[in-house]
Amino acid sequence: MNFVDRYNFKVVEEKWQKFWNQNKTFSTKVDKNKKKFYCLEMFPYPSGKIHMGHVRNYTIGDVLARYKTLQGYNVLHPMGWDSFGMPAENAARQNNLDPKTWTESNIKTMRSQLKKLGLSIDWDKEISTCSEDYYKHQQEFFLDLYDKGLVYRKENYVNWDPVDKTVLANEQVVDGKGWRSGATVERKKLNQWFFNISKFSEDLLQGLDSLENWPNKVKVMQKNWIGKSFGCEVEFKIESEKPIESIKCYTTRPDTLFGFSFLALSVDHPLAKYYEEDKEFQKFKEECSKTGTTEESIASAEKLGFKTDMIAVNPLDKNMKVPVYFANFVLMDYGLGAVFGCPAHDQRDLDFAKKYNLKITPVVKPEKDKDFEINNEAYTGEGYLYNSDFLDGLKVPSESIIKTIEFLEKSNLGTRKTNYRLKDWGISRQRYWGCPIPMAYDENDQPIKIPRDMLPVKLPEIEKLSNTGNPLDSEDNWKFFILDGKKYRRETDTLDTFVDSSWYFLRFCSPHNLDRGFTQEEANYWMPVDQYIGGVEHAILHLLYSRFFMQALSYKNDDFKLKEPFDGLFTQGMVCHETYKDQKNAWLSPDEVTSEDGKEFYKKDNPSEKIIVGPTESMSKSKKNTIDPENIIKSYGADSVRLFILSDSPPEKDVQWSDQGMMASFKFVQKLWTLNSKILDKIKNTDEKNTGENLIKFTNHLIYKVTYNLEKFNYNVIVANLYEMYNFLVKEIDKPIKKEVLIENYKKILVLMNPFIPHFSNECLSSINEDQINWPKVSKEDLVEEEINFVVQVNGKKRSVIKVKRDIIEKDVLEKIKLNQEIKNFIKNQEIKKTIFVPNRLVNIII
RNA sequence: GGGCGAAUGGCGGAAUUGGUAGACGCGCUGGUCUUAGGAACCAGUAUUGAAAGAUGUGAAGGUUCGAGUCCUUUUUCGCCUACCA
Repeated sequence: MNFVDRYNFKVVEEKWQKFWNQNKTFSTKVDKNKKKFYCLEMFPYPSGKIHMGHVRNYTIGDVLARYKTLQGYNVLHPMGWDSFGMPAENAARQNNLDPKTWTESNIKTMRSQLKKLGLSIDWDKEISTCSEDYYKHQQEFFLDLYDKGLVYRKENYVNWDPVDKTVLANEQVVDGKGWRSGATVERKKLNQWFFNISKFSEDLLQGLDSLENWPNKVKVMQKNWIGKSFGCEVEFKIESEKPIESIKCYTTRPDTLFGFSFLALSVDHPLAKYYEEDKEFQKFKEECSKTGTTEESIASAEKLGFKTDMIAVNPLDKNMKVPVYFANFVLMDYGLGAVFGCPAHDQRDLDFAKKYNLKITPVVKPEKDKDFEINNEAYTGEGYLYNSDFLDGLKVPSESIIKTIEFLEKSNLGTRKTNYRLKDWGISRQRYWGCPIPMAYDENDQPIKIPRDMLPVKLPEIEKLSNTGNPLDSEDNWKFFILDGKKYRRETDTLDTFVDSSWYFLRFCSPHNLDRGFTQEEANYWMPVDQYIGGVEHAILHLLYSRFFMQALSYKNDDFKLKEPFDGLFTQGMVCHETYKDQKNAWLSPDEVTSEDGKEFYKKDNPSEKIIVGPTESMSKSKKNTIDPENIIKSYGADSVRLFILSDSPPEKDVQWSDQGMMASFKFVQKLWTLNSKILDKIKNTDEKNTGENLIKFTNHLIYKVTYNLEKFNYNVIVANLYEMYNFLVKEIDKPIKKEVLIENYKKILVLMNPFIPHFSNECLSSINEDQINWPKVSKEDLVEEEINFVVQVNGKKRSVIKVKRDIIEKDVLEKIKLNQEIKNFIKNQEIKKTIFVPNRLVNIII
């Protein structure tokens, strides 16, 4: 290979990026004559530099955006920054600077890194959630929601993260720990603002059914999170010396009421107030709070109870009286914080009953006429009621539950109830670097809205962030203000940053609009997002909040009726790498290790020290198994990186970073360039006539395959298709081909490559003077091969492949086979019992 | 405990949706060449067998002319979720 022939990706990629930038190639606006396509990847948090996860996410999205553009769609493909949040605040404290400065500098770095990837982004639409132009509108939406009664304030127990010193929503507590800090979450009573997301529980659940282009996995996760159940609230009369008349329980199994053997309350139940003086109860309550939150401790936690003086009466049988306990397994968060215990048909109740020697009465048996008893396992299956007085014989669960509820309702002993696990969304955060909540309090501590003409409520500039508590709380100049002669105190909490990301996709429709967050015209044109692409880690949090936000904006609003923000969702896998540790058990980055054979690894700066190679895990700073995209792009070029990140695994699965794989993609682009030179030579020098059938057929088939695989997100298969294309073309180019045929088909092939390696493709296209490019169409006629490979099976096993004319009929195939020695050997002289003929595919001969 | 998904060569993974299993890439083996490079090119590479052939998609059954693909049972792994009444 001649040195001059080498593909200089650096020059070419810079050239095209400059071209796209100067020509605003990817800038879009509403055009009602064109079909729109809104392609959106989850916008990044500006943490410092981009990582391989970003490269994968944005490459997947970019391939789609470029493909849709080539198909003639009006494509909206924007980028922005989820730029409020804790890390900025922490970094600011550490380095003694302003969160804004830190954030903006990160954005600058990451923007330039993303641009080097050659993404087809309309950079004129760039937004940043920490800018006043953005959060002004957010404050307005907050007031809109407040006016619709979807925002309220209440004091209750909250999940308190002692490290981040802030409140967390239920969804943000993972295994009892803060989702970001990892600190064990404490319980604390605080006054908080809430979005009434639970009002939309049913709509959010129902809406899932309409999302056909979402992964089922994500829909199931949201469904479980919303946690709908159908049951009954039952009222139990209480006999006690205390002034307690009755206790209500929520149950999904009222049909097992005759198996009632105790009633259990959460230690946080309102009635606990009557026992708070009791030393024994205090001890018990403390014991409960000690129960760990790890998987094992929950699974193995012993059922504990505190027996009260209360006696509960079974509403179905006044003579059935059972003790009332406080129990450690009853949660105040779910239902009514009280459960009726039926040990025979609930494992927890059985464990509890055994421990405290309570009565165990089975009321469901699997078979009507057989005896049944309960030992160590509760029976939760289907069957028939017995030991249940007038309910005996009812089929469980189909008719037993509804019949029991009907009876309870008729007798005023209970009411049917649909229950949801989804709780309202607590949105107050005791942080500085977030969107100020546009509320204030008067001298009587009554909340008032900040008048809309005073928006945005801007964050004050703070020279030095305090180390404890909420920084805004100590900013007296900002905190207090006078309005109409009255003194007010501002709300000093800021909004959960998940609010910022709950409507940014709407802002992209009208990024520069001043008076509202978006215009009806633009939102109605662009929304919903046709394809949303991001990590599955947002399956519940971000995606549920965004769906809620759309519901909330549509609620009591005649102008805006969109309910689902994301029509299609694609969740991509993570980028993984081997992990390395030295002899002292310290993590090492891939840069710090070296290997001759790929099996034994040694430390670079100490070649005698052997490295322990650990399992392949998703890239993370803490394990040091990261690869810096910037270095990789510098060494190999954006096209090669894009190609590699798509090549080794299906996009929805994890992909393993491999240096050899990266190298292979790099070499492939180089080889394509060499091929390109050959083709250009051929175009100049060829004068063959009427040849090129092979190329036409091949290209046509390639268009079919690449298009099909693009629609199905099989990007890794397309990379393989492109390798096949190279292997074919590199041989074919030595044969005679008519000039026009070569140009026309090569052009189509270059367009097929365009979404994947756009710089290379554009460079080659311009060298054959093509700048107006469209996605090529498949010619259905040419897909049909005249001569096909036809499989001959004997007793279902492939024995031979013969070449036949297309649409050959069975009789002719059988004629041919008679002459085929291979097949004759298998059939010998045996009688053919039957033949199965699949047109244009195979024949199966049964002997 | 509950839910979802996966299992195919040494590795990552294909398979027109019930019809030629292993495309394509990595790795490996042999060879060619020389401007010794991050080379390039050619041939080979599921197992077994000298060959014909036989076997082969986690395991065991089943449906079918035909199963990686559908059904039943089972094992292992991954992810999510959890005292949810």
